[in-house]
Amino acid sequence: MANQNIKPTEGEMEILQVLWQKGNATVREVHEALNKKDSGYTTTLKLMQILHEKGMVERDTNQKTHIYKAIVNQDKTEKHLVNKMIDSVFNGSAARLVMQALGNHKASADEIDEIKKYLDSLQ
Amino acid sequence: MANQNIKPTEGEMEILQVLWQKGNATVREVHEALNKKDSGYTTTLKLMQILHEKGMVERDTNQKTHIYKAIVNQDKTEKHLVNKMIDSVFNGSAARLVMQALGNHKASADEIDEIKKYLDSLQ
DNA sequence: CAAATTGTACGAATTATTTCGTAATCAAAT
DNA sequence: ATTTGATTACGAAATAATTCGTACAATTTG
Repeated sequence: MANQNIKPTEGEMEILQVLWQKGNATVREVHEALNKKDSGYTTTLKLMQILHEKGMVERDTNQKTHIYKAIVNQDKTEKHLVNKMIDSVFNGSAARLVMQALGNHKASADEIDEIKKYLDSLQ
Repeated sequence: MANQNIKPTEGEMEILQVLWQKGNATVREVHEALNKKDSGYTTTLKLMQILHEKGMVERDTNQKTHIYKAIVNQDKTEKHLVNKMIDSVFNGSAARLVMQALGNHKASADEIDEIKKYLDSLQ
């Protein structure tokens, strides 16, 4: 199994995001999905090439236009980043993060119900 | 009001963390609280000086040993970082972040109760 | 086929971040 | 008062991350 480097930078993360959502994508598709006004096509390309170097994405180079695909696991990557934040920002308290996230982004009633159900399932 | 720069780096965040917890602290106190094996005292010092330059901490230089204190708001800073993560990692869904955080760090039963209470108070 | 368009490769410049060496300063101890 | 130890200041090196210019290759269009 490839070297599952699990430390994407913020820019890399945005790209992975798109790839996870789309499954497969060309550089142009990703670039347009990101809709970055402040950086050009080659910047996106370079980042995707770096992701490839780091073994976080694979690509099909059979055609001229390469098709990229994430190979790092979305769940693992998310867990890793969340853990890092819990440690470095919330002193190890998942609960603090959760409350900050909720007080914050004003989750909808539906979302809140969903979370409650989830909490019940944990106990 | 000072220029509330609200974009601490990861290293800066660790220091703010300690300052928020302690209220006031010297460089040495912070450095020891962090217990970094891989970087020296002057690195911590430098980061704290940068935090000062950026207007995120203030310091009392009356004594030889300076006393530092965070002046950025903990809640605001946390909210900012959480928001960033919700956007860049969870596609705008606070609920996804919450579940990832809980499935993850195995919050204690007490923590879960606390979160439930909090959720009730939101509705 | 020639020109225009679209894509990737590559290297380099830029910027941000982290780290540390060293000098200067101050305080305490002898 | 001299030495010793601890501290801050400063600058520079090392590393990481982002951005882009330009060259080259392939494809499409006229």
